[in-house]
Amino acid sequence: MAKYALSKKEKEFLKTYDITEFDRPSVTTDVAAFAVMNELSTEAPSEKKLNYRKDPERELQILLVKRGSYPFKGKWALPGGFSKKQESTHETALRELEEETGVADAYLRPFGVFSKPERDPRGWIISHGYLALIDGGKYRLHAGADAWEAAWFRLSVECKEVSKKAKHGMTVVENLYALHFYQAERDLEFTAKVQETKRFSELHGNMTYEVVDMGELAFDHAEIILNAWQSLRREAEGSGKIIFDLMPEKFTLNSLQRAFELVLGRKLLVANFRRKIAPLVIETEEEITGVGHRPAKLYRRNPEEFFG
Amino acid sequence: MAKYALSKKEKEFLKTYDITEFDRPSVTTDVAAFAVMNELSTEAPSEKKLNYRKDPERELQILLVKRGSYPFKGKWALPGGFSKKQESTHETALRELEEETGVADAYLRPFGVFSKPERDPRGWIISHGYLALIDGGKYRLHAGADAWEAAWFRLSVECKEVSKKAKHGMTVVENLYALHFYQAERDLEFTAKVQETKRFSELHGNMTYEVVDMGELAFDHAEIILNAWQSLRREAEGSGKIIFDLMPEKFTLNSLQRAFELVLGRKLLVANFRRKIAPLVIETEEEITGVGHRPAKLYRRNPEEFFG
DNA sequence: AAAATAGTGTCTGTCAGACAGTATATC
DNA sequence: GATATACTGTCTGACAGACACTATTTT
Repeated sequence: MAKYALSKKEKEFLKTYDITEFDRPSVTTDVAAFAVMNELSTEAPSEKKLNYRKDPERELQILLVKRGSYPFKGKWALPGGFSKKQESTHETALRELEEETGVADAYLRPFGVFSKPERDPRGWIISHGYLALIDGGKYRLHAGADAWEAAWFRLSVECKEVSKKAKHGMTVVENLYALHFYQAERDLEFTAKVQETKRFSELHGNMTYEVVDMGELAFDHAEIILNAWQSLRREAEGSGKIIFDLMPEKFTLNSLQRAFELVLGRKLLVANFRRKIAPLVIETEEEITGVGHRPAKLYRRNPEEFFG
Repeated sequence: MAKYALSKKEKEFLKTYDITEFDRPSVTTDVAAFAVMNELSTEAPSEKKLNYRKDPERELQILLVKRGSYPFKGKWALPGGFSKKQESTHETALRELEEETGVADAYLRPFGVFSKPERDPRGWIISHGYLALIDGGKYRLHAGADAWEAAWFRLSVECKEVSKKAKHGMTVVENLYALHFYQAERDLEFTAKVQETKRFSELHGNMTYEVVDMGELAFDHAEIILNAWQSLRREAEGSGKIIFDLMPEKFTLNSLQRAFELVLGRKLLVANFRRKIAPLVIETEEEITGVGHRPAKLYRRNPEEFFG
């Protein structure tokens, strides 16, 4: 902060100031860590041989932690925890993510604050949502202590409009989002549902969310995950720079395109995609090897364009 | 939240759970309320007559409150205050804004969390920044109680790059933002300075802010205001829908364009602007009157396009 | 040769920027 | 008529979507 010398009066004031006389919430950080990873094939290994040419399918995954204590013991939650004195919420997010995954240099960005009074049965707890984008090839999950387990879940999201009403110049649109989670090793699958309500008049609009079905998730984490996912997609629709953080240092344009397609939820045309991201990447001399087809050149980010 | 019935065990757990045994911060909300208003002319009234044809100039203004108590007594701060139990941070922002200005239906959106440990001399206080866009013709400042005064300040922002270094594949760019504040009735003028540091390597980038000169502002509010302003501008560069919240229900396209220009900090070409925003507005039958030139049609928002 | 991915050239329609020009109020 | 704003038509170049086409590797 700035060079601000406190005056005598201010120092006196602060001596007698007792911050604990006001109501205070607890403050947590929840990290929605996304990665794009090879599909954990459910096919028999024999079939693999048939498809030796085919590149593996990818899927969008999110990191969840099984709660080892009450409340919601046994349910799955976003990694996160209470903020400590002397750390910013950003630092809390970094610390929590590193504790769970060992990933220390992920791209982290805040996407929302969750402060509904009744969101946590333990009391008044405000959560700060952070988005983390992780290179799927690099992550390692820490060996689980007994108290908790962490696992990557495939996430796919469906949205359908359930109603649209207009009266007195006020329009209300309700969308129902179904979040499908699938964890391959445990063959664990569940769905959570969140309703999004958009209200708008001639002058103003707002959106609210309500968890309709928690699935196997704890707290209001279905709502938080949906917000994280929407935030990720919005960013990807824009410049798309955020997607690069899901990639390793060097990557093929095809793998980058697939990451885009997974997040955007639609196919892109090869030529157009390459034109669009061309200024953001630099070709290297290297190529991938050992694939059953023409090898692709490896590219890396173009830092100038990225941050200029 | 969802229909989640707590189990017996969970109820038992919660009975013995004491949330106060952990460190907790205080939580505040700070509202950066912007409006576009007619310039409070410093010219003599006689000059006005000469320019009877000219439309009044507009300026971008921000609402500040003079602190009536320590710390930073007498300094200017964003309206805001502590969150209460049983309200979300959004509700806190709404409440605080209404208390200061009487504006109850402003467009409010969160733009950041400020949680550096040393940001408030009173202790560990986390602030949630909310952007409020206010129709400049409608606001009323509540008559100031003795304890505080609220006033609109013209805000203009300058940015200059002060350094750019690259070494070990790490580039550091430093920008210095000067925030100029001017309050017409009091003829009060000051400047605050905030340094933005962008660091980026091949793989990741991040930005940090530091208040270099507080001017007459309290706390880290120079940093918060800069973030609010950047957030507003980013939104305006995008769809631009946010700008409509600075306008009354009916407006001329020219006044809308001026609001855009003020926020974007550059002139726009009339024909192009009209084409761009055409789908967002609906022409009404009304025209403005009493101007020294051809009257303009009044337009209103097109709700379908806005929120569809 | 077959399979699969890698990568390019070009047409088309849309849209933003630039600018010239016309229209209509008040004084 | 002078002044100031209101509003429109059209050229241009950039770019996104669509699609056809060529290239290169492994088995």
